Amino acid sequence: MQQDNNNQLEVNERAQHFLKVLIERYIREGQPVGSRTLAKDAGMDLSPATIRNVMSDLEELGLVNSPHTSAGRVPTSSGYRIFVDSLLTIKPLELVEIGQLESQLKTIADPRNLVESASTMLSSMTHMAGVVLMPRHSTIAYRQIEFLPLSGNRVLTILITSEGEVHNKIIETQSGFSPSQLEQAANFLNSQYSGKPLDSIRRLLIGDMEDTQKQMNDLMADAISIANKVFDDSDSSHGDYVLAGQTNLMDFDELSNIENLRTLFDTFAEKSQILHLLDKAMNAEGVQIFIGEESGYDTLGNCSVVTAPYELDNEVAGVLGVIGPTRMAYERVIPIVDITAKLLGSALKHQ
Amino acid sequence: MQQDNNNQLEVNERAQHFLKVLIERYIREGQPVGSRTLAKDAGMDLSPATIRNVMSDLEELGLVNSPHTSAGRVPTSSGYRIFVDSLLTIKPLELVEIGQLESQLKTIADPRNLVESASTMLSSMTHMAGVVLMPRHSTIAYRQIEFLPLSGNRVLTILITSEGEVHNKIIETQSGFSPSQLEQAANFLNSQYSGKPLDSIRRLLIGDMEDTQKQMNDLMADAISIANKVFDDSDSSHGDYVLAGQTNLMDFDELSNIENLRTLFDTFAEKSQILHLLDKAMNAEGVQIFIGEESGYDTLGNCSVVTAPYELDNEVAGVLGVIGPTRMAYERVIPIVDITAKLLGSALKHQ
DNA sequence: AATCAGCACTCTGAGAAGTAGAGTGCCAAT
DNA sequence: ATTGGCACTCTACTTCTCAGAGTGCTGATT
Repeated sequence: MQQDNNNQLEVNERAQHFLKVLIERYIREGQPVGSRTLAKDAGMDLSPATIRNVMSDLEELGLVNSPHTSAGRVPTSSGYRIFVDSLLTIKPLELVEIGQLESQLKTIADPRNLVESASTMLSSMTHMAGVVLMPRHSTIAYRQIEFLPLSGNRVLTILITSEGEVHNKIIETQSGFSPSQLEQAANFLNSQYSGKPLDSIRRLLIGDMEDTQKQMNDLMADAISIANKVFDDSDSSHGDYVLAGQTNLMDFDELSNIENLRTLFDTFAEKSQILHLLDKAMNAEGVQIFIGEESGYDTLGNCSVVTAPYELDNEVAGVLGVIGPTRMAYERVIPIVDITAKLLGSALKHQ
Repeated sequence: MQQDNNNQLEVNERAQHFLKVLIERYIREGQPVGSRTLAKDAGMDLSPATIRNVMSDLEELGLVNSPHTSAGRVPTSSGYRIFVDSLLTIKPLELVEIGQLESQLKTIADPRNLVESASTMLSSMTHMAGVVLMPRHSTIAYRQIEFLPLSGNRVLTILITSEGEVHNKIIETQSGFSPSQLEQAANFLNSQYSGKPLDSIRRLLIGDMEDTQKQMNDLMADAISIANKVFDDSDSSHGDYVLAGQTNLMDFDELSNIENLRTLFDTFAEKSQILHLLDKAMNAEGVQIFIGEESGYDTLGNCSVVTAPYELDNEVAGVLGVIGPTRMAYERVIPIVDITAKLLGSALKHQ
């Protein structure tokens, strides 16, 4: 009845159990698992021959794979998928451990440092690479701007957000401004926009630009034109992430051929792809797992990425996770990522 | 007469010539150089047997080395040393190339971006890793400080230097301050210290602390105690560097065993050792070359580091360089490092 | 005294061949 | 449905051989 059913879900319970045991074993040992071994591990008192039949079925379903005729079986991406989705037994972290992590983060005031610590924590606990997207949430607001004249027509602009983040940028203005002009412009902008959500500023500026043109107030026009430059891509600082422990990845045999490694590290340095991936993960609820090519980036060939969004004021502010070989101890990594996300969220909050 | 002279300098001219040709060949091909090959390359119409005698001498002096009995010779660190010190013929860069580089840097206003571009330039031109120490010079002065209250007793401090660099830091004060108190404190500090060299501020603060204690002015005392926290290790932002193209190093066979690579990359991530090395290089005049273990860090095992300090207002502001395998094309790398240092200096200046 | 041809010697690296071990797939028996 | 048995396959390791490259030394030549 089930023998030539295409539906992937048609994996009977016993086969699932074998798949589970096989993957657990493979994750532990890193070697293809043969029928004899599996027969013992599964603890169901079946002969290797029987196991072989089941394995054959699993292979047909694309859940396991044989590197060559006379090797054991190795899970495929789909196999891992089913494993993490429905077979995995997660073992929660010890309370003591959580306490330790929490107290580590508690002492840190600066958001940047917090993020870096979280990343390091992830990498050192999992022995893989940790990654944390810089926090950003929609309640973030414009607080204050400062202009300082530099030589020529260059102006140093400093933008401070309601969260106490500081962004600075040097812009080139069309004409020179005196210090007092700049101060007035800043005052105008501060009175006008302070408290407004940051992501709406650009829109407001464009609207106000038209209005002021009618009123022909030079000062305001200048102020807005400068502000425009500031907000031009001031968001570029958002969308950054902190990576830690990438060298840990060199220790895994399955990644440790130079070519793989090079493209992998280049991907990290490039940032855009990782950012994209993290962005996807940000909108998901809770822990998410990308296995191998599932991520959509072949440079992450035999890597998995385990992520979890972290919240701040009951709103998703960012996402963090670890990157490691597909063959990782998910049952341990998942709770680590999960708890770190929660701890980072609350550590960021209590400021 | 010269046969058992211990003095390393006692390498006769012909032997030096052979050493030069050997190293040039080895740098090009990456293979141990044998006597036959060298006989042809040297262009002196000598038989391999003669060459062998000379090689034997060079080996005794520790300038070349044989991987095994029947391989050719390979230069040692000392060999490279002599090579770069006195045998190297540097070929200057094309004027066109320099122009291109210059125009690339000219367009960039922000010092941080400039440094990053310089680093990328170095790495992409040499196909090795580029590194640039963030600029800092003694003429840098305190310009302005701002305090912004955050929740609790936490205060966001923003320090602006005369060069338009912005440093921000969150500090925790002993007691809460009102915004107006903070503003007054900032005003006091700005009136007091603006224009003073940054590296003298700490000393001034300590001196003033005693004075104010006598006068018992609360405001000033508060201001100074806050400022003390700001300057506590605000310098930590100094002493950072920007690294680019580290993955380039994966392409060199001589480095491409995973273990080497891992320790090397860890060294980069650690930063302290590289900083130390760059610090040494900063005080040197012009291009400096560290070959292999000479650097004093065995993690840089078979790497060389070529550095040059760059100036700003006729004063050394930082140092930049490239890191690559000992077997690198020095005659090309040296002028690249040299010219990049000069270009970066002038690009930083005209702000 | 410097140079060189000749020769014996050494070491590497690549290929060939053989072998033990692990594991499979299939078939016939239970 | 499960299983023991068996032929078959593939890998990984070892051993062996051999050509090639290069050296060091010696004794002859200039």
